[in-house]
Amino acid sequence: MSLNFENIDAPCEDVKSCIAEKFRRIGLISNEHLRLLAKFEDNPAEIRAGTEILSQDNPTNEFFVINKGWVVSSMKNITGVNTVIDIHHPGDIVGVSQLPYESSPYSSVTATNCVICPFPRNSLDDLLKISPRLSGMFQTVCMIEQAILHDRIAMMSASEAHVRLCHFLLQTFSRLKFMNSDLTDRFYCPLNQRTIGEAIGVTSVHVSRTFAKLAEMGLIERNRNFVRFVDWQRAVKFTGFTDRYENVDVAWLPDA
Amino acid sequence: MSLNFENIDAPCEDVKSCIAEKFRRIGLISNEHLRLLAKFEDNPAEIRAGTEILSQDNPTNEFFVINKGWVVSSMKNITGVNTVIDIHHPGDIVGVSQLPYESSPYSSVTATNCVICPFPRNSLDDLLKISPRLSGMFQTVCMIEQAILHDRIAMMSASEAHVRLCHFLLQTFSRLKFMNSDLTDRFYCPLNQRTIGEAIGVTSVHVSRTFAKLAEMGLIERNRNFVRFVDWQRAVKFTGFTDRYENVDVAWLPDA
DNA sequence: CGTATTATTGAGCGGCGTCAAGCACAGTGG
DNA sequence: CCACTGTGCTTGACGCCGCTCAATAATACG
Repeated sequence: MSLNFENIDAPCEDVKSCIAEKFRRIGLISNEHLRLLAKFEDNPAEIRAGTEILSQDNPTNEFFVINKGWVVSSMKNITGVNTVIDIHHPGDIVGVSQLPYESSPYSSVTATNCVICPFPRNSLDDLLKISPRLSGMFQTVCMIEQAILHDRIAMMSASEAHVRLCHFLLQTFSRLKFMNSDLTDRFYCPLNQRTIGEAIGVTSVHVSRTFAKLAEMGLIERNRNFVRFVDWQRAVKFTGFTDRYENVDVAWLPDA
Repeated sequence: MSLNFENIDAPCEDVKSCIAEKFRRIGLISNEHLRLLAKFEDNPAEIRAGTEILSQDNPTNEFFVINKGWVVSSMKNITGVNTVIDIHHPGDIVGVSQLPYESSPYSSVTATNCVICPFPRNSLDDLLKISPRLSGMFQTVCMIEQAILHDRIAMMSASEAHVRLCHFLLQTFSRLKFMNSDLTDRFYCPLNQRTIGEAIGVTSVHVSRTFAKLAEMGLIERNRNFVRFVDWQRAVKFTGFTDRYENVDVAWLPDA
């Protein structure tokens, strides 16, 4: 199989602030607020793939906005099994759900070389103080995240491996596409099959078999770390996927 | 086996507002803010068990504070399988994660006779406008929810049925206990085994076997719908359970 | 080019689903 | 007081999806 994939892992274009860009794509936001959001990315740092930026059960006072690259958050359970909780892309904030806890419930590791922007806990209460609207938008972003978690739970509990994998790929792609409209039907997935397995709840061995099955079924094509959706609509119907970044309603937000 | 269980399904004591009580238990909050929160419960309504108060894929502009009883939220997937997304108790808000969407991603059904207090979407932006601190506390509650979802995903993907069930029981109990300090080691569980199965991702048949196994292992005792933890500490270690309502840190919140 | 990591493929097995029958209990009506 | 009915729980038989163990191939990297 010789597909012609160019590298389309384009990060958030060289805009100054990815988080501002993300908020802008979610709903109406003033230029002033965009400038305030951009401050979260005042201290960019280049980080190697495989670096742990948050450590499970260890205290932190730092959060991170991702500017470039992929970050994987996972929890190790009592039997030593790792589970991927979330995958973060440019514009995402890593560590938000750790906000009410002194120690992080999970670890976050860079899956690729990244540019990340650490900021202190206090900055978040600044955000709350700026305006009710911005505060509500922050809330909205968290609720979108939560809807995605709900979908994942529904998948985990009630589907076979090939449905889960396909859903995971759709999910991942649509998150990338939200920030990068250039994407059409294919993307670069830097995650290895062990990590994908930890995300969908199967072993790496079975991920391999399952990828083969999806290809056989004519839903995807693979080449190295590239994945292409052969028939997006069919895949969506097959898995019951809903894009939680679409049809976001921010009309309820306060005006200022 | 003849255990002597009295009915200890005490709801939020006849305090006017369960949600105010919940926030009070999470962190320092002024009396003025408590009064404002209490307004969410201005319109209590008695509802029969089995009533659908939110319907998947249907638009709503109403949210609900639970004053008494249990509410179960679940999603039906493409193959018709139902999955329990969340279980709500007195003081919880049903529908928060539906906030950014016109149509609800899930259905919510009363599992017992309930007292619930509907309120309109607008009330939530009022909450954001009252004060950054209150807004942050609301955020905190959502993040606790999120941490619990993370735990559930970790359980679903990487544990056998008996570990999942035990974890689910610990989880449920600790949520009840948070609002009802009288609870010691047992609680009334109004959910049938089909619903429990939908929550932990196994069939009702297997829930039955798994309950039997946990009893055999000496971790729990059962009598009708009552569950008693024989050895809480052992159960906690066995499942790696963390109580996300404990050690909540609200020090980062703005002062007002 | 040598070594480490990752992906593929096969064989065997076990946990859990499915199907189905039997039991316990509550509510209803005679 | 007892048949009738419905709902939920229990238990057995059997099969399949996905795990484990293990060997080999492919790829990345120094």
